Amino acid sequence: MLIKTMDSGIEKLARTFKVLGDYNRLGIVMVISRVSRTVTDIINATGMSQTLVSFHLRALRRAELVTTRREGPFIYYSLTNPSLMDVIDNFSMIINKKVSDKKNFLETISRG
Amino acid sequence: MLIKTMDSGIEKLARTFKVLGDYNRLGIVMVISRVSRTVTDIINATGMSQTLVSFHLRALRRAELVTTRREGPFIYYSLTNPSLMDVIDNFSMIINKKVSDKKNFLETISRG
DNA sequence: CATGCATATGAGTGAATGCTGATATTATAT
DNA sequence: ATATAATATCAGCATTCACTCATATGCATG
Repeated sequence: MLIKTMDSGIEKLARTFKVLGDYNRLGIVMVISRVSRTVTDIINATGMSQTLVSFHLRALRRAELVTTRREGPFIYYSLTNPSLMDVIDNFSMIINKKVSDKKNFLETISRG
Repeated sequence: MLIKTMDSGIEKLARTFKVLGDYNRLGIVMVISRVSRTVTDIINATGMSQTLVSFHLRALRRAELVTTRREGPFIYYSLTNPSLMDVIDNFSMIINKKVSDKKNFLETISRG
């Protein structure tokens, strides 16, 4: 086991990855990435049950990845740091690199 | 079809986050990020047991985040896509508001 | 061959996680 | 005060996960 006494920030990074490492939570993050949305919005956008959405929102709140703003009976969720979506996009580009990408294609044919 | 493609990309992205969402595995990724290393190297660098390192390496292999090269009795592990470390660094900068956690980590474990 | 080193695998276990159904809370309107 | 809509929380369950111990495999050398 690694030394955990020192908070090197890696723990927090790992916790963040763990929170994002769920299909439903990642979907919620994407839904609220551009504009803040109410819980009902998220329910409709994802098709998840109200309880399940609330369950995952709590996890995202605890990880401080999202923040809330109350407006009457509605609670709007948004990314705590909007830049988060940028780095997630970067990640997606690296992980899901498509074979049909021009760059990839050129690399492939240049290898014979 | 476009939506389905995007969805499968999210699944893979979520799986990748999940694999990286473990402190020990993230540590291993950082250890091999610059140069390929043998299992023994990783054991010494992290202080984890041989079995635990092998256990996590299997998870990283299954996620295709790392690849192996055999050299006699040694097996060298390296990142399948070296760019992965760049995006992890980006992530770290956004999540923790400081730079070069990897540097701190490597310094920390080398003092062990 | 046998021995030793490097690494992987399998079974088992306790803990964490994702999910659900029921219930509670909060806000608005009648 | 009652009703209703929006959202959160709790308790329980099934599954996954991280971990360890023991054992197996592969590779080199005597």
